[in-house]
Amino acid sequence: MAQEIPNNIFCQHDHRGCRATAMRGARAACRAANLRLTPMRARVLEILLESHKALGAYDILARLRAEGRSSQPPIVYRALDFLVSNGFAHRLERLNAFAACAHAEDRHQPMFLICESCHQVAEAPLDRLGQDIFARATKLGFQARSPVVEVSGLCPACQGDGEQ
Amino acid sequence: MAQEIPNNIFCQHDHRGCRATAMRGARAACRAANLRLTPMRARVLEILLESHKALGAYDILARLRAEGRSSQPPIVYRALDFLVSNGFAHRLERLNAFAACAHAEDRHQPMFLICESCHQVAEAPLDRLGQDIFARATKLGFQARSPVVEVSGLCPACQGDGEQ
DNA sequence: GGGGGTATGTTATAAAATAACAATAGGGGG
DNA sequence: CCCCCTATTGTTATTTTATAACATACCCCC
Repeated sequence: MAQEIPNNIFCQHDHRGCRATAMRGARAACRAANLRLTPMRARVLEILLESHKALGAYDILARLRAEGRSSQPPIVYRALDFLVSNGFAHRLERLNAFAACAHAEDRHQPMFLICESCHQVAEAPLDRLGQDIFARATKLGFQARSPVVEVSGLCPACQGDGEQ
Repeated sequence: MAQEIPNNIFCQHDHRGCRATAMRGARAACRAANLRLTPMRARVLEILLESHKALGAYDILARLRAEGRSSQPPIVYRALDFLVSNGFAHRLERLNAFAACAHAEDRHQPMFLICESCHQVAEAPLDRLGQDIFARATKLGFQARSPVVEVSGLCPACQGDGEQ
């Protein structure tokens, strides 16, 4: 069923398994690195994993509140800080929003494809492009640390729709 | 005096001339394209051109107010919208800030080098990297429209400073 | 079972952006 | 010249995103 486009969440896939794998991976990684995936942090990650859309911090906050946890912005931002700094989630700069990491298991530089129509976000490895960006920066005398690559456009499913 | 690193504003350069050229270019481009570079828009562009740092909308607002123009956020945002959509300025997504365009004369895809120490922002042409990003997106079935590439790091002058 | 570090809870506020509507300015056609 | 149309600027209020500062609770280790 899943199309043969690697690393692309736009295609049909077993999302339940996708979520479960990610959560298991995160738990394992935390155990290995002696990080504490507390209930709060785990819950925020689960919420991010529910879809491949990016969520604003206040969207997550609303979800937590709907679940009865009294919650305030700093709580969400702190959980997100944890998830982002340990590679379990990413911040999308163009959207001021966050998405679960699709490949937390390997250390990678991500590149994001953001569908302007359905708002899904796919993460692809930057690979050689990242090296090329570093090389270009170096040639300009700049010591690059962290590159952000975010591409807006239309995902496979939304192309041809009259831009709904 | 200016080093031989092309398209790089980090090196010493005649900034007065840099500014004047950019303003002249913008005026000419507006005349050619029948766009109105009104006093307000021109002033905002001048403010952006005063340095190669990115300015937040509210920094610009404060400048305008200091000059006696009564001004409110929408005025600044509208001027910035004009400048950005016509290629005279860019928005830096990572910084929620704006910088004058260094190469408004040619239509290009920009890449930004952001110094974490002195906060100067250099704009380099994305060139082939942009095409590579498009190609990668296409291979994943994604129809790319606008790529954002922003690299944080250290500019030539700030490397070796113990990170001040 | 007390102490120190980490995490969460709470209040308040800062920073960035936009909605909605009013007033005004410029520019072509009568 | 004047009127109308449109683009721009002005103003008020509000929304959205993010953080500062400090209190409380939790947990592991000794």
